[in-house]
Amino acid sequence: MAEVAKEAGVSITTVSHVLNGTRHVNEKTVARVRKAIEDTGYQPHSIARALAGAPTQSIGLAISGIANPYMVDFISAIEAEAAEHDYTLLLGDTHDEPNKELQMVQELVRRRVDGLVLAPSPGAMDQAVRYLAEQSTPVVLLDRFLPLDVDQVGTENEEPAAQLVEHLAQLGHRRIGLVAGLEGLSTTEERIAGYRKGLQRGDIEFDPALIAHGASQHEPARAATKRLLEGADPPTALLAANSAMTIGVMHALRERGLEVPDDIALVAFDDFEWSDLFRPRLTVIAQPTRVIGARAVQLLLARLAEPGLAAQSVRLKPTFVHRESCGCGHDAPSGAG
Amino acid sequence: MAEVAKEAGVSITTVSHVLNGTRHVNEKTVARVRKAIEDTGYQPHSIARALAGAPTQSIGLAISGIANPYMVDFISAIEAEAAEHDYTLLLGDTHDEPNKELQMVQELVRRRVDGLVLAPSPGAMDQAVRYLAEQSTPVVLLDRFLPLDVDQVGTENEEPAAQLVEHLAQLGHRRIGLVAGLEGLSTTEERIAGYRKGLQRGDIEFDPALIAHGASQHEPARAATKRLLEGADPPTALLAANSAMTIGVMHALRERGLEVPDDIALVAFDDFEWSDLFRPRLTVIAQPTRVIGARAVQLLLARLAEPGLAAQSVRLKPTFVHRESCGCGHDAPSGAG
DNA sequence: CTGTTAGCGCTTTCAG
DNA sequence: CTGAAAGCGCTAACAG
Repeated sequence: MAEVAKEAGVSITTVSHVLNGTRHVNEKTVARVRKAIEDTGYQPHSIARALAGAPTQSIGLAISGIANPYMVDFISAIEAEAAEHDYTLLLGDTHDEPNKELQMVQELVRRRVDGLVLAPSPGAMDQAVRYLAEQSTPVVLLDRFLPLDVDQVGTENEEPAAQLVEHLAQLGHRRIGLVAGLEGLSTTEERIAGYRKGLQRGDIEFDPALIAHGASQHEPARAATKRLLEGADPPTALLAANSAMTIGVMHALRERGLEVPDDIALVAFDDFEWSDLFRPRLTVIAQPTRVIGARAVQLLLARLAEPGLAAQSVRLKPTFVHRESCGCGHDAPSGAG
Repeated sequence: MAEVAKEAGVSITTVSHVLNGTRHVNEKTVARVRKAIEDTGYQPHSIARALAGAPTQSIGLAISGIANPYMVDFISAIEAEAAEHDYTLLLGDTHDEPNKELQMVQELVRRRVDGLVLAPSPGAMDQAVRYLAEQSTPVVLLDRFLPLDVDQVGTENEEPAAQLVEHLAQLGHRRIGLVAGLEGLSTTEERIAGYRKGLQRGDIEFDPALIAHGASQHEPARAATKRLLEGADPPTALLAANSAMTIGVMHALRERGLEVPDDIALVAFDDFEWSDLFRPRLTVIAQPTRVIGARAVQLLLARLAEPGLAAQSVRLKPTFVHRESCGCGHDAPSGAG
């Protein structure tokens, strides 16, 4: 930068100002400086810039189960939206453990991200989120909601889950099992609530024995499903509460030699790119994941631009994608509700 | 840090040294400093540290198609291995475009990552990789290989692809189509070479009309497959050269009303987590993706620790996973080769 | 074994 | 419209 200044015959102050548009500079001077920047091949030093107090133009993304199919779309959408606005992404996996999450978030804050997008673990409220509040680091919550005055984006859970269950009930199922997610997650609780609501609408009594705890993950869901199937009076239909668990459920079903939908019906939360193509074709609730991800960074950037903004809680509507795993029997048009 | 120094009654130099273990410090002093660090709740300022010349403890990951199922495992494995060694990940999508990639890489270098893992696009050699060489920023290439003296990790492609085709030939297929990846990628070229080798072994003449160009992506693969199927004397068996394209191929097959393996056989490069569970059960070559990702950061860290190391080119062996989409007809044990 | 001090490359008052 | 200079919080000679 000193080099540029010398080359252009100005002070580094002026170079800084033309670089950042921080104050008015004479047109000709600007031109000279720009040329000098070209000629010297100057590259701004983001570290120094950050140390001197400028924003880092980076945002942190702390999320659990990076490899989970249902998180991947978020990451991708968030990266795209961030890149669009010239922000760089720092990525970390929280593994949905409050301590790891806190460490991750602290690390991100130490690295002076301008703000971060967080899929809060159960317990985040007392750890990571509290910490962020203390640091007054802007954050937007992704996927899971917290009863806080903080920006948050996710999907609706209760009513869609209810619809899934209601559909099953209408098909005559009375024993409908739920493979539920990690306890303490708003998504988990809301989907359970939706499950119960759907039961009610179908005039089915709630049986706690029909809820299996799949911890939002593949392997626990497999084990939980097996237990469910081994019970007395096992379910004739299943709702898997997210995509990772759907894989686990299918696994358990296969081990028991059960075919979908002939032997057991299956519906799920979260869609797969390939759901249309492979059998059984899953009837699911599809989240607008890319929109949610994009929206998260938009909220964050809005807050960075104007810190005083009122916190927003955004619920996006998912889509009921009716396919064949519910066992409808009729040729359900794909993509229809 | 000044606060810690005062609290402990030492200079900030000493604080720095106990923090980094950069030189010997009296045991008692160390204890006092540590206590002061506790008491003050001191958090190291990584930006300042970096500006003063210390490494940033961060690595950049520049990769294409973040949402692609076959890249996700890499990201996840790399994040895990990086976190394991207390490195933070900066993530960016190159979209397999040399210019975007160069920009991405420059950005990462400006942010002073200690090194980076790059899945080089076609053209990377003349842009991003050349740039990195000029900056002498350590890099390890992931997935795709380049004829350069640089660390690189990926899988074997030629022989496995040949095996897939050979298997098809043994089943009696004479018209075997290939949905090939993005041109200019080593993986693409090697898999094409393997395809031809497999043809030879099956004593089948190579017909260029049977190669469709799927650009390594879902949608182009779909279109390419459709063209392939519409040709005169269409293929009776298909090899999809990566997982994203497998989805595209399935899509095209579905549009034509073709069932796998009854109407057409299908084998593919890359496995899916759910391949065992959904029909058709895909016969594939499964890469050890997590190992590859972990290995990439290990190579990088080794080089950071000892810059003089000779560059390594590591080829990991994939697994032939024999399932049903090849149309074998016999009950192939899953996971067997 | 410990402290003093000169930067790292930038932003931003303050002064002109 | 422009410049001088004081940091930002740390690391690493250099000096003792």
